[in-house]
Amino acid sequence: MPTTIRDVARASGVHISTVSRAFSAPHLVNAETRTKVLETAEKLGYRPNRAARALITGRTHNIGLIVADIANPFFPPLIKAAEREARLRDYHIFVADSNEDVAVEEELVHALAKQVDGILLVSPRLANSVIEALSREAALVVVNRQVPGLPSVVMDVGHGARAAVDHLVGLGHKKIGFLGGPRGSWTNREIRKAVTSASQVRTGEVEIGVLGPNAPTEDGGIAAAEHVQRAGFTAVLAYNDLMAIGLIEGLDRLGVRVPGDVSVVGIDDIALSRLTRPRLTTVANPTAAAGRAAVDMLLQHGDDRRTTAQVSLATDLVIRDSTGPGPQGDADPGERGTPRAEA
Amino acid sequence: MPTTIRDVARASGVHISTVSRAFSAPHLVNAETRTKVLETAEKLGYRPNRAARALITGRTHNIGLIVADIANPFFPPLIKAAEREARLRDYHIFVADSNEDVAVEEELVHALAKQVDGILLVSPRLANSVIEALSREAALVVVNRQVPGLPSVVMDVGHGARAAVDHLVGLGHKKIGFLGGPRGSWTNREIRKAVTSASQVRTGEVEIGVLGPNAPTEDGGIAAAEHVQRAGFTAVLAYNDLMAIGLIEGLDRLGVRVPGDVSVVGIDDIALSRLTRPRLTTVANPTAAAGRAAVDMLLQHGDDRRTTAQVSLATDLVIRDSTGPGPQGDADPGERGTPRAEA
DNA sequence: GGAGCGACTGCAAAGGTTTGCAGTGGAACT
DNA sequence: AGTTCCACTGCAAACCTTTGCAGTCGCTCC
Repeated sequence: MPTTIRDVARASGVHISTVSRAFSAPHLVNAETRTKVLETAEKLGYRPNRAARALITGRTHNIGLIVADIANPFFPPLIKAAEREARLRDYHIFVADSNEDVAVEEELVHALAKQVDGILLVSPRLANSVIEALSREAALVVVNRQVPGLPSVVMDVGHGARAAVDHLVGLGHKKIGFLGGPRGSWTNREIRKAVTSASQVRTGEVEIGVLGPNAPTEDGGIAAAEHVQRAGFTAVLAYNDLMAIGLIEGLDRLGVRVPGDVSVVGIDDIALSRLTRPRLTTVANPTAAAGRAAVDMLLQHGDDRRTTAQVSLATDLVIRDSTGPGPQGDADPGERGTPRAEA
Repeated sequence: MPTTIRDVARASGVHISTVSRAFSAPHLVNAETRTKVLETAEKLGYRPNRAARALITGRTHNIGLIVADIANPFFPPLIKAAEREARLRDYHIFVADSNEDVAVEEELVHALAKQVDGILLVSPRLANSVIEALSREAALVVVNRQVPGLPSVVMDVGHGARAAVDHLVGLGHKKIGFLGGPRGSWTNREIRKAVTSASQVRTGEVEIGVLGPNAPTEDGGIAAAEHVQRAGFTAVLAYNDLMAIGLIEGLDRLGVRVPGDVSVVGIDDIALSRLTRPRLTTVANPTAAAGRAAVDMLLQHGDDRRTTAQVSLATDLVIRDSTGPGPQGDADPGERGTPRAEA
């Protein structure tokens, strides 16, 4: 029923191989013949059958994209950017949701491997060794994590976290908490490393305490409010914006005001963080750029196989209303870091 | 390089057709033979090649899902639910983003048609006639819209909108505005119809004014604040939560307080609406259920072809903090409708 | 004891496309 | 004029599965 290459061939009086070449190897066919073929193809509404093409070429022109939770506001901008970038190159994207489950994550790679040219593993929680093993089954690009020997795209959260600490120290805070994320998160480790090794900490200028692990959700933030209060932090950097927002809510319930009593900084800059009250000071992650970059890497290293480049994208501190002067209340907020201003 | 059915056949000493049947028609092969085949298949890590299977059976076991904007918080829960439902039945989902562009929307259907068993068109903006034409190219299920002759899943926003009006009238509001969404939106028409034909309007008890069309975004809401103020509404129902949140922001900038001066009701109940201040009173749309139902319809009507059922899912008013007493200030908030309470 | 049946398995075609190879015709070169 | 080359096109195999048909074998039934 659907038009095939054969129909086009018959209708334009050439052999099917000529039709095939008119599409996939234009320089091998006479210009005149080619336009005629393309015209009839157009007229008949012919679209090449990708399954057949994949069968013989081994390339599906599909990409798999595996995330832990589509509904987590961190991911959609990344998915959107990746999809767009892929489609510009005539690729389509399978989106799969592991539902935060490591076993599902692994199974998804198996399931997708045969029908894609490569897979984008976003924020995977699997062990390095497992990921490495999986990479023999399908070309992988890891996003938001680094795995030895595999191409990856990460955002330099360490830098952003240090900028956040600079900002807080500049505001006069001396007792800062890091509200940690889930166990096994690469990002979480990076932030913690960056924060606990910040120069101000080493000089004893400020003290940093780590709380966690916590669920990387609003509820996780709410639940942590009590611990934050008890620990006596005057400023907190949260693993992500959702937790930061939850924390603000939780503190509010305890009668602690943000930024009056405690300053809160998030990470990610999800769309939401501009809409809450107070608007959230946060480390902006270039998720869209990461999505594009990941697709780029996957498709280019399809050719020269085994590119293991590790791309790191810059992050940026966005100062809004959830951070304010520390206990002394007289510090100059602009003295450190190179924060981005925002209207 | 990858293991094929042939490798399994050789390794287990049977013909390839037996291996094939061991997977796709178990009752046709001896139980003993079958387990042996499955075992060797497992050992060799064999996964059937979907492209080859699709080529001969004509079924790809893939589904296309086209939305206007993945990053719009309305969609991810729907996508997530659809993906899950699909995978439970061994289907995979192509997600595509039309970027609010009608032409892209149409092109995506063409592009996907050949490599999927059906397409979920979510909130399409295309003309009925075009959609109908497209349905000859691929099995379609329309979500969030009704198209004559096509299966669809909608949420009964009309009911929710009326409940919202009831709620507002119960609070003593007499001059209510509807902040309309984008031109061409089916949902928008439904809400407007429901609202302007509400019984209280017909009896002259309240007056309803329509503003719009507006961009269905936060900015659209912000921009509309001035018009709302000028029109003198004491309560506003917005096309969606994003606009409602924007409107609250815009009103705030004008010194108008919500819910003190003006009450605002959203539609959708996106995750965000629980996190803003004030928390948003809104019509909860069962987007996850809609995603599941749409996949259901698509896959079941794959068999008995041409089911054109139109499913309508119930909506629900969720009362939070963005609505309060009207000008008189003495009305009983609970007197009308059957709103859902929330902690 | 021969026919018939049932359970199982093998054979081979088919599905739409790509691609190495061979063939054609004409132009350029010797 | 004969050779070589080039641009183009046709031929047919191959990719991996599924599936209708036919074959084998051991039973049951009359």
